[in-house]
Amino acid sequence: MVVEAEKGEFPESMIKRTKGVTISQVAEAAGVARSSVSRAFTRPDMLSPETVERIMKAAEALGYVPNHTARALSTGRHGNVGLIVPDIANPFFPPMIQAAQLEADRSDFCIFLGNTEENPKQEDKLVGRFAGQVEGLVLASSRLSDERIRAHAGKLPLVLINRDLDGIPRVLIDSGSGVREAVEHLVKLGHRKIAYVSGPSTSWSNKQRRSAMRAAASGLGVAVETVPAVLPSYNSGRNAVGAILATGATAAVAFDDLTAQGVLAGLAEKRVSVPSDFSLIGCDDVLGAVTYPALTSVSNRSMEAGRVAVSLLLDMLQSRAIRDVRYVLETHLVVRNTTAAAN
Amino acid sequence: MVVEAEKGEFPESMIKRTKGVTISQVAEAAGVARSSVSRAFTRPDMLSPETVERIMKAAEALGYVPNHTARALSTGRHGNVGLIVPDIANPFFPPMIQAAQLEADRSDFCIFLGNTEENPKQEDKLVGRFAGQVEGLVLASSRLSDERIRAHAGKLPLVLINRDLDGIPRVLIDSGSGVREAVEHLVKLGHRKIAYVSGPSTSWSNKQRRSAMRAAASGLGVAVETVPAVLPSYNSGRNAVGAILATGATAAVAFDDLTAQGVLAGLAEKRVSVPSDFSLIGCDDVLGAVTYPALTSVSNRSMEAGRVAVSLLLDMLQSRAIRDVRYVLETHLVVRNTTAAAN
DNA sequence: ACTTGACATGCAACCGGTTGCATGAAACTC
DNA sequence: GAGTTTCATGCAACCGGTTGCATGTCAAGT
Repeated sequence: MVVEAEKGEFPESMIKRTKGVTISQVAEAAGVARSSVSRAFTRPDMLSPETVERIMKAAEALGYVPNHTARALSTGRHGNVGLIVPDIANPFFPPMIQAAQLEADRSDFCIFLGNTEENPKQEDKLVGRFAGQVEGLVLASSRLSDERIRAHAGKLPLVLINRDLDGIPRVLIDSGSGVREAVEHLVKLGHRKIAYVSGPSTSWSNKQRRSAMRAAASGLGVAVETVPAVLPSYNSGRNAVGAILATGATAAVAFDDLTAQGVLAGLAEKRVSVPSDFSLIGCDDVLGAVTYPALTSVSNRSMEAGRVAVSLLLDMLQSRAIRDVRYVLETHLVVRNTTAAAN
Repeated sequence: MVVEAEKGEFPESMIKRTKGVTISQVAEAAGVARSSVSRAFTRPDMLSPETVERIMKAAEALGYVPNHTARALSTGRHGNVGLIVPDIANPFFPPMIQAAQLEADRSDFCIFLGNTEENPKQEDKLVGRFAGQVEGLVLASSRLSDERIRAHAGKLPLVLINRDLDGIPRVLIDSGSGVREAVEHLVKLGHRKIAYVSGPSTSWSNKQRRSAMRAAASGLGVAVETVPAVLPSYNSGRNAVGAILATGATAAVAFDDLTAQGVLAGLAEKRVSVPSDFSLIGCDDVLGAVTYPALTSVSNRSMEAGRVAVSLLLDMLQSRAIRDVRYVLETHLVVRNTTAAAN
């Protein structure tokens, strides 16, 4: 229920905000030209120390604060970068966002956050809306086509996370290494047929994980069956359980922890107990030990990815050059309690 | 490990972005004044339909896109709002952020996200940095003092979430109602002494929950002991377990689910089994059924809060007036498996 | 036919900074 | 002491839009 206490409109005067003190007022107060005030703030070394001090005192007294928008208009630099993620509610992203923000902050940049709801259309729209307000953009786990990404990269500095496009700076979390370890771990436990519960087909991570599965499995002489789950979510995982069991696999690796968690629930419903009857491994290790049994998973490096991506972007902005950087972060298997010997 | 493939600098020409087509170029192409181009985009009804069409065609041909910054400078409206949260990694917030974003999007507003790391200094700094780039701000679970909040509210339109300050529009998730139900539920199960594991002392929600606990308990004639946990996190909860048990309570209500999850882990370590030996209830219901045993919790309305807060803010921006709105969202107890009869 | 309006469009000032160039004074050279 | 360099500061144009007011045109009113 909702209680709304409406006490009526306030008089106009009450909402009058102190509308900005301008550079001109400071200039007049300090008895200098506007340009000197501007310089006092941006390149104080060009002015005599006494002048700078006088200006600063006047500015202080008037409560002057430089107008960001005006500055952006004349310099073309707004000190903002955008970060677009497919699903902020997916626990993979918040740490990344946090790290990105921290890194941006160190250089006095602000972050525009975009959430695409896993929808390429929405992503396109957001990029368009952000362009022109940000100096550069980080696209995390983009669901856009290569062409769209390249098109955008032509318009503003872009850094990708978990998307591997030549010529565009990118930070890749190589879950391949971790997935390989996962497969080896399962094989060592005696599993001969393993299911891979896949994620979004447009996801680079998904392609990567699936092919790492296949490669590792064929190297070890065991079989892999892919079961589609479309969206990385609890429900997708839960709905996939029927198909997983139908493959006859005794173990599964899921595209991510959320999916794995769903699978776990689905298995419990079907009275398949984990890990004694079935082994399960997640990816991204976002759930830590909170599932029951605690989920064996492939570690993620999402914080580091966020930090590095922003750092790369800021470098680009500073140097005004694109370096074809391909920054790879390796991952590892974290063994907990959802894997055991096959029976 | 990190692999960095540096392929060298690209030639300057390659990174030349198509620098904006301006209104002047469109004007020339269409054979009209700049002002007409401007009006074609902002108030087409002022122009003859043919002129509008001609301008639009020229704009299209040149790939003109209005410059957001310039527009913001002359109109004073930048179409951005800020949202500041204490901890984006706390699962309470992502759904709220998501909903806020969705609502902003409906009115073509962009969201600036700020993360304060639960640190009032950082929050102050962020507000300062955002002011001037956003038209208004939503402060969620602010850790600032009343004075600082009022000071900021004097400078730009502000909406609060989970903070109750007279005269400033606010959206409150009334966990009181849910906490009351929680206490009633525990008492009905025979518990006579209940611990409250508190959250941040500057948190409005914490004050509210604690006093709801006290009121409900004294109404029912049972005892409440408060155990401090300082930060709402897994570790805080885990570390609080000793103190909780020392109170002699047979049940506890934790400030939030994260804290509760930590308590759950701490209890397990001490071989206290839940719910047979001890009953536990969380708040915010962010973990759903993923803990083991599935956590009984007080529902949250964070999505709705995010949506409503932004909607309120946009209203303020449109009407240029402050209404003293106090929007209250009630909550309820969701019973799962961490509560049982006292023994 | 002459006034009156309504309407479409242009002109120019403005938003609040930044920056290349000009100027004038002080400091240096020989 | 005249000529040159250096340095601090001011002037004015510019960034790319928006908007109040003036102007000109054309149709309606009488």
